[in-house]
Amino acid sequence: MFSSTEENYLKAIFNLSVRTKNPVSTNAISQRMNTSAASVTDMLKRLAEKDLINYVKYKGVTLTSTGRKTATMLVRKHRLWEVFLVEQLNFAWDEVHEMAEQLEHIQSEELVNRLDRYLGYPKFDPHGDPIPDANGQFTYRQQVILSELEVGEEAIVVGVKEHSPEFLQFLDRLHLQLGAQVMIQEHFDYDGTMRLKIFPEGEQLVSNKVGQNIYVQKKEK
Amino acid sequence: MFSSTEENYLKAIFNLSVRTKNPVSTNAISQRMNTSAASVTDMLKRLAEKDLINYVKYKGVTLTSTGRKTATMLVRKHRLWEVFLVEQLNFAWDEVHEMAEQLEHIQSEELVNRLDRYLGYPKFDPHGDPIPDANGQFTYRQQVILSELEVGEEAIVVGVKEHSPEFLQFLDRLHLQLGAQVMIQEHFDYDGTMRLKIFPEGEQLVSNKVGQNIYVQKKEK
DNA sequence: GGATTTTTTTAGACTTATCTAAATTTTAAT
DNA sequence: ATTAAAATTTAGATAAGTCTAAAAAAATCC
Ligand SMILES: [Mn+2]
Ligand SMILES: [Mn+2]
Ligand SMILES: [Mn+2]
Ligand SMILES: [Mn+2]
Repeated sequence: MFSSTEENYLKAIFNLSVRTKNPVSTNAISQRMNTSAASVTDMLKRLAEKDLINYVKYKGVTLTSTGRKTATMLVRKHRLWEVFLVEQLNFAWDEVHEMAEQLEHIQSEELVNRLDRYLGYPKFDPHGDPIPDANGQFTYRQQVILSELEVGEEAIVVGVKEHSPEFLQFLDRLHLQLGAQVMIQEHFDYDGTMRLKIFPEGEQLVSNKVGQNIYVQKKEK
Repeated sequence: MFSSTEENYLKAIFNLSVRTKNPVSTNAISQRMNTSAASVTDMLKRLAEKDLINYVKYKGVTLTSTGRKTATMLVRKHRLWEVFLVEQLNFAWDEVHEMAEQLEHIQSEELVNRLDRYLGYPKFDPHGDPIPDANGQFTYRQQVILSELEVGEEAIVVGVKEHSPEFLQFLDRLHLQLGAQVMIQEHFDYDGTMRLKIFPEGEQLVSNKVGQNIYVQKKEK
């Protein structure tokens, strides 16, 4: 239906507009995709021609419903393949993104739906990101940034904001994988460093930068 | 490393030269790939430039060792993915080829090797075609064309020569899937039609065309 | 509000992969 | 050994996707 290149642009626009629904700028796409702004402008014209985006010269773009649907299905495929790679083929969570970038372009709705069933209809991928279902519905979850917790609060690690292998490997070292139970023991105002208890046993100093990139779910008290 | 297009040409050349080791003609590739002979000539020059084929103007091409290695790994990926789709995702053997055509271009040696292990190192794909191992070694098998059997001989269906969905679905109807045990009951010289016993119970008339496209392994008597 | 900086678009060029039509080479036939 | 037919290559075009440099529009700054 659409080329891999077109799909990648749609996905970039989707991810750039997923929280704010403001129009996405040419430069934002250009940076995200490591392509020149000129190339982006070219592509935006073509995507608009195909009714995948609403494009107003100099004003940025928004996805049409077709465009959003296509991007959502791409995200679905990407995340389901990541689950497959981690759960079935035992890859580590920092190794799967590049492969999923390729696998997400495999065209077969039947394939992705069967994969979904095979995996037991997972709701979240190995990085804690929600997997849209066959109708494009995301599962929402009550979550906050680890850094925002108060001293004494307990929580469970449910996701990451950064996806770089370096960050993920660092989290492995800190034993802060998904599912880890933590309690804030101390909060240093100097630079935002936190002292964490990691259950059942373990304690770590965690920098503000790390704390800012982890999503947690607060534990009921 | 190489584009999907380049890989598809290498695979076509490989398949066209796998039995005869004669050079492959421009026209043969052109027909196999549904592209004009002019386009093929263009690509052959580029593949020769990259040392993937030996190309002599007007004389056809052969694969270099790099070219053959690349093509073999493509065949490996294609067939392993077909096994995955059939054995794990329960697709029928006539449904998987197009998906495998896409999946074979996913680039990750680690992925294909893990898939191989995950599937239990299968030696043959759902159509009975041999799957090269990580070193590119194919498993050979004693096999003959069904039509060549004599009356009274028993055999097991182990592969197909044709891969079209129509043919494969027809074989399903005839209960002539892989593993089926057959015995030749009668051979009509008029047009080569055969009367088969299909164990444990069942009997079918099978046209010469069908018989020519089925590989069987003779049973020891 | 006019000048300056930033953002975006346009112009022109390049690469890959494809096509049709024409020219050339090889093969087959008389 | 010519000649006709078939196969192959060359020439010239086109579309997708990319780039750099220059022009135009929008945003920012006294
Ligand atoms: Mn990813
Ligand atoms: Mn992910
Ligand atoms: Mn196949
Ligand atoms: Mn096959």
